[in-house]
Amino acid sequence: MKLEQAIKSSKFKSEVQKAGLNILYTAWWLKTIMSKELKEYGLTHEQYNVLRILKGKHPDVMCVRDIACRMIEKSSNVPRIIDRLEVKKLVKRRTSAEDKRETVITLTQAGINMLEITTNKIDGLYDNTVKMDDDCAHTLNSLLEKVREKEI
Amino acid sequence: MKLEQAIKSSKFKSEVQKAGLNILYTAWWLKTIMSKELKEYGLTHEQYNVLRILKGKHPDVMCVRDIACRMIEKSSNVPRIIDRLEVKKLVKRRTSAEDKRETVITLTQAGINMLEITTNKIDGLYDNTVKMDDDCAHTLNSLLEKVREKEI
DNA sequence: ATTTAATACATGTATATACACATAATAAAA
DNA sequence: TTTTATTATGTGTATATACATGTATTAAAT
Repeated sequence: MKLEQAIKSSKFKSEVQKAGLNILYTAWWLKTIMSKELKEYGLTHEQYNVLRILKGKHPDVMCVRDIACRMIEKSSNVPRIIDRLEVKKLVKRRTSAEDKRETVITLTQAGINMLEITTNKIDGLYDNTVKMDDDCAHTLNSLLEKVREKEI
Repeated sequence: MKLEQAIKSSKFKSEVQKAGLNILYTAWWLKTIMSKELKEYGLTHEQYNVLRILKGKHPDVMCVRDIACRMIEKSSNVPRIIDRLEVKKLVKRRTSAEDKRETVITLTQAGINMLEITTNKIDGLYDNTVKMDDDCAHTLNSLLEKVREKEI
């Protein structure tokens, strides 16, 4: 669906402001279809993100800060996302021996299994629904970096 | 900042999956800088979105459903966003005479004033921080629509 | 006309975002 | 070494997202 239909608006102050709305809408769209895939496994999009991050270092542990700085949304409250993953027994949490301020986290076997199943689901989603050739995707990546060029 | 630095990850399953993460990260980045501009006026990003939508029909009233279908994030809980705008006296709310199920909403003068100031702020943000030439923005818009091509 | 279905909105719950602040542990400074 | 500053995490609050359910009103069906 075109952006104009999606938000029922056709006049934009500029092509750049339209691009801003288009990025926000596409991100919402993407989160929605991903969450739908994850829902049957009782995972939220953010919990999945944390599991993915943990897998990157597995079987090593990661502290909360290391997870946080890898999150897509930097303002995520990682301790609380970990709380929910711990209840589901997908991760283990313990205080670090080297630095008692740190909490270190690892995937459990259940977490690894869950991640394998859900990752396949998400990969399938990209293959079927977010289909796009590599050239287009590459150009899109360059343009998104251009949007963020003037960093704060 | 490049995506790789932002999320401290350099290997992606495909250029398309990288684009997915890039869209999500750029949307978060955009929301963050916009929220910063709005904060000194006590407005959230979503409250601003509702005010903008109301302005589109002003001085006519709009019902909750009409606002909801114009929201960028379709799952927004519009009645509650209106609650907060009403407390700040930026909008007025009353039951429709034609259909008593409907609640109709309009901007107050304070709402109009607030919108003028904050819109200038956001326009300034686009001029200074999200600078991008129209050709690039146009290509970006086309590519984002391509991402969403296979609608659900 | 009465019943049934659909619609519009409000409300409730779980999770997340955004941000401030508290607490404990470590590092740095005097 | 004692004090001070910094760091890591946890906790609290307001708002938002995502979704389910309740209630009043209107429309449709019998």
